Amino acid sequence: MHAFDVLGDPVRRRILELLADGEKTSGAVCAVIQEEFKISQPAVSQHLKVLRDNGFATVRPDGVRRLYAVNSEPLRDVDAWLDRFRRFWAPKLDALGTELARGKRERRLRGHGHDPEPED
Amino acid sequence: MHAFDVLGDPVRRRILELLADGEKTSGAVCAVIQEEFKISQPAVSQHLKVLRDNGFATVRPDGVRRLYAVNSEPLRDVDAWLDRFRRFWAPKLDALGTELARGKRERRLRGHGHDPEPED
DNA sequence: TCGTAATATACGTTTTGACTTATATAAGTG
DNA sequence: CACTTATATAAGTCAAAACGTATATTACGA
Repeated sequence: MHAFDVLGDPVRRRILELLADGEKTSGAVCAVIQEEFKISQPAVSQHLKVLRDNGFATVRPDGVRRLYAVNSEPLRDVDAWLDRFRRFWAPKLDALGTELARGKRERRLRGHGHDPEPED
Repeated sequence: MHAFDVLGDPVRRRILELLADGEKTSGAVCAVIQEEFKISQPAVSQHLKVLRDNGFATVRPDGVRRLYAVNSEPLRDVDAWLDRFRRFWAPKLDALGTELARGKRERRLRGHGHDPEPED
């Protein structure tokens, strides 16, 4: 499943927003999502599974609770895919700022062990 | 339709990649997509319509041809949504580079006429 | 004006995936 | 151990959306 397919769902995007503030139990996420989207607990659990299975979230057991946290790697892939379009909205960002930010990111991606190619 | 829903489809992502290299006729896009995805001309045309209707592409008639080009605004929304996660993979980008790139972008967005808030 | 090429639309079919209800699993708690 | 709480899985239903075939539209060239 491609990163963008995962992010195609508003519930999953919202869950990621919640997790961006720090790790949360399944129950805590559930409470917010059920309130906002009026869907069942299993529905939320299924979305959490999709996020897990696709590397957007990690889980850590704490007794009977499950603590979910953001894993940013797939989001980084999305960010990388956007690179080819960035010139459309940041065409004259001067060389200093661009190269500083861009160069660093790319260097880190290459250095890191897991092949980062998002899709061809 | 949310930007991410549009990008959820691999054919549409591929079309945008093609348009990123410069405007192309429907036919030129079609040729590549049909080759790569083995779908019909109407299928491609329908994807182009989705891109049009959701502001990802603009069309310009040239005789009987239609020239498609990227319109980057929705992609910028996606980029903005990613902002809240960027700290996960660029936590210690030093102040100089970050503020240069970030500050400029935000200043430009604010300065531009159209309110930039992407979603709640 | 007739034919053809380029593109779009209509419409019915199929597939995908999000949802619900029911149930399973596992970890406290009395 | 029995009961409850937190979370996950199973299985079936339903709707959205992607696709194909057929057809419409529009511009051009003979």
